Amino acid sequence: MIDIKFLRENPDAVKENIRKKFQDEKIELVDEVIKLDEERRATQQEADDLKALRNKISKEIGTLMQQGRKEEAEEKKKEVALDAEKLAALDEKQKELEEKTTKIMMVIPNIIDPTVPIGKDDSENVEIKRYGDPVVPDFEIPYHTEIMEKFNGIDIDAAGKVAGNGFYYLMGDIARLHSAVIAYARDFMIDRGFTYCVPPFMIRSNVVTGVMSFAEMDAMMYKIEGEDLYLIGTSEHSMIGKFIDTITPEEQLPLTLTSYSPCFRKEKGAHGIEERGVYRIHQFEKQEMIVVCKPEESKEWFDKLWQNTVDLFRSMDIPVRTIECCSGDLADLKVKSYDVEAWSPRQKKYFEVGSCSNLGDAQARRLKIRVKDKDGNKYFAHTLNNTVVAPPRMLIAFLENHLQADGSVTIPEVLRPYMGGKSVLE
RNA sequence: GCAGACGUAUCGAAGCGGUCAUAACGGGGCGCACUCGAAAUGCGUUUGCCCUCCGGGGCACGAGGGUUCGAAUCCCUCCGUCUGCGCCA
Repeated sequence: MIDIKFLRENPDAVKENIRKKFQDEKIELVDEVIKLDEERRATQQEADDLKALRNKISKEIGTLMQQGRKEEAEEKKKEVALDAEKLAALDEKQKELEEKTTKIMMVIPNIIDPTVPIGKDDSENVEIKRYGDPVVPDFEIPYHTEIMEKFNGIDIDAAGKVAGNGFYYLMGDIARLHSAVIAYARDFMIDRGFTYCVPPFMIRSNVVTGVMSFAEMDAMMYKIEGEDLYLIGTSEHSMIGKFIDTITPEEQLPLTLTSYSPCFRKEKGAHGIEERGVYRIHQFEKQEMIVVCKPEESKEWFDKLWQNTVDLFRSMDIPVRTIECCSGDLADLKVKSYDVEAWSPRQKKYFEVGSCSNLGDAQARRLKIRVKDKDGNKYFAHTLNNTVVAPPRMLIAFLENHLQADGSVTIPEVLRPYMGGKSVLE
């Protein structure tokens, strides 16, 4: 959500930004919202004037009543009554105009960073850099569920009976590996100065509507029957919700948090659950990081954030690359975004394991996350978020990259303390 | 989950239909004075949002509604906190 003042003063820049994102159908919204906003302000002025008058007369009535001049007070009451209907209509109109304006402002995309490559859709995303050699071994890499089954590490059939499609039982060493990755990722981020946090796994609807659109909510969120509660789709939701409607003293910034949570997603719509195994499921666990910082520091933090994920994967000897989302593929709230992709020697391509986003002040404006400087000036913070690791998906990369010709799986040094000292699964 | 009490500035708290919202009173913070310095003392200062013809105006007493000429104050719904009981890892 961009600043309406900015839009008022720079309509052409906003339109140009919309063009860069190939959303030309939204261009007319800019002029529309300017008009609505003008009307809104005029309406408020008129309503405020009437209220000022009413307040004045009410005070006079109070004085008259105290002096016992009842008849004069009754006369005054009639005066107020005259404008009551007009005032109610103005208030109603103002509310409507406000709602319309906000609705449009929600769909006008955030101003993208000048460095974002221009492109229509994900096919025009740009590879930034590769880390590690994408090795293709001279033996065949089976599908990840097959590797897991060799270790009696997964039972999808039973999960299907118990919970349906899109769930799994992880068992034994594979389950332990899953937990080890989470624990290791947690400590990895703590070592880098982030504050560990376990947030609520359910959130109220007002938080949900703050962090996503209705369409996104419908496609992702599970609702708890009979309660105003939703299962979180990512801990970013409850983590950023922590700061809704807050004013943080500037000296406390940056807020750097790393959170653990299970994530629940309906995965309704476009893709469904077509990917087999643990690639796309209704429930997974994730270690996440979020940062709330000063506007001038968000670019720097963006680079630090995705680098953390790259470093984490590299420390487990998994080749990765970074991909930059082009303008057309960038979600409307984002200024800039990189995906981190891990190498799949089976598919001989990279696949997404994490996503790092700089939201500028758009999310903060929407959620009223503000900062107060030493002189008492208030401004909107910048917010960023990034996946540290989501173990089910990372297990795919892990198993494929560490599978040996003899069917064993090596465990990188850094994970061994979390795996009871084991260096290999066999 | 049941019952009761409560929700007002940075904190504690008064106000219970108009004279009470830049909010009494007290504490804290900050500034100044006194002091070699500190403590103590004294003086001052300390909410946010919106509109503006920059004169000013409006809104907010947990949130949202209602009654009223007028609501922190009365009524309703919701949220939260505390206490007791119940239940539970």
